Amino acid sequence: MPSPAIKRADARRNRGLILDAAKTAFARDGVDASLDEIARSAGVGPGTLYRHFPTREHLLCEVLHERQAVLLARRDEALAMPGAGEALRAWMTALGGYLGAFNGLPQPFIDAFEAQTSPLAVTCRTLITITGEFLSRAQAEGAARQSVSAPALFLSAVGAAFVEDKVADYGTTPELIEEIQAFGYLTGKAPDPSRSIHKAGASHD
Amino acid sequence: MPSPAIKRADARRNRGLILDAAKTAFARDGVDASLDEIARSAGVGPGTLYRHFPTREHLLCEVLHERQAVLLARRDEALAMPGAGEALRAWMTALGGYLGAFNGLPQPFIDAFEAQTSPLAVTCRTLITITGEFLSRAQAEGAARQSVSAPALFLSAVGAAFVEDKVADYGTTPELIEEIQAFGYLTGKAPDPSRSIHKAGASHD
DNA sequence: ATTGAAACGGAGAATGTCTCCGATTATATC
DNA sequence: GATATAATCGGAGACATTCTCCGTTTCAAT
Repeated sequence: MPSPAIKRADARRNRGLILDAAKTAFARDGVDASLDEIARSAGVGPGTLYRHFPTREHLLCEVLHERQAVLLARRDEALAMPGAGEALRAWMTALGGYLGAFNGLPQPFIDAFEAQTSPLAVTCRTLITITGEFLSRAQAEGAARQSVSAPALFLSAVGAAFVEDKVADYGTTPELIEEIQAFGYLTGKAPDPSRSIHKAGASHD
Repeated sequence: MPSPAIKRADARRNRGLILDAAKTAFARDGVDASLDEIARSAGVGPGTLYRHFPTREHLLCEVLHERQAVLLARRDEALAMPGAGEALRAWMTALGGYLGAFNGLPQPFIDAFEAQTSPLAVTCRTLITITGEFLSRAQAEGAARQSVSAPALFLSAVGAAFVEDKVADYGTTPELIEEIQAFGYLTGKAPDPSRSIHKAGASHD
């Protein structure tokens, strides 16, 4: 089922070999791994690689597919959680894990959105949609702040993923970065304009 | 005194021409602008550029110097603020502005820390130190959460800068990203590690 | 004006992306 | 099994970019 539309066996085999090599190379060298090198280690010519995957993004997108299955499983786990805030946080953690799959992944991911031609763009939009679902639920429960939007939250996750590769060098941890995202670095409450509109929850200290 | 140690007039002049060209190129094409193209538009050969600035980071670092003056001025403004939380937030905003000076700046910046050879590394460490000063003050006042660390906060700012170029494409704003950083996306309070930690918790059987 | 050293600049090596097209090979058909 | 044909392969090579080497030029001290 990896490539249903491909007729010839050699093409299907080569496609698989390329994907395997790419998976290894991206994991080792990050998303900027040399494509010709990937072709070489897959035992095919560069032309074969580029026929199967016209751009680096196409290849990357395919390689990410199995990671997406994991991510969606984690989404389902999160959906089963009782608290919407807890669920949102679990989803954000899962999203961070996905975006940190390969070194440098946030860059092509964020570029994808601008260029609609990229196969990553649809994935990108899907993730924003899912994020929005968790966010809406959490906002309805009062567990998430009203002024937060799904795109902004997604971008925050991308930004966190961008730096999470390097936390060790800086003597900190991914957990702390995520905690800052979730709760902020300040202790006070945000000036929340939509707060007074919806609810009468003016119960603060 | 842009180049005090340089003896010959032509060398000093060329250095200035290269810096001007680089400033323009980085502003227009981002930090990945072609160095040979910068040399060309400065009217010098590639060899001349690389003699003055052995790596892209060296060139970038020099170009950033005038931006640093602006940043330090903003730090002083922030220092004059009455509230330490307010000051910290102002500093984080200023930091975001600095890191967003050129498209793609966060990448070399974050790479600099790993590789101690980069001239950006010292800038990087300086910024972490300054961030730490604002943070400590805010924590002493109770305006910032205790578990936040200076490196983590700096990395958060870098992550935010990474995505701030793209906020428009995603239909959101830099302000919202910064607000999420400051106050979090959740409404609740963070688990505070200063209290006794309950561990070995078997959540499900 | 002479001269030694500093600086210049461009050819080119190394690396990486991506394309073109003649050679190869799988598969349907007989 | 042999043949035909169309899909697929693969690598030479065009192009871009980084960075170096070294013969030539230019400055400035005398």
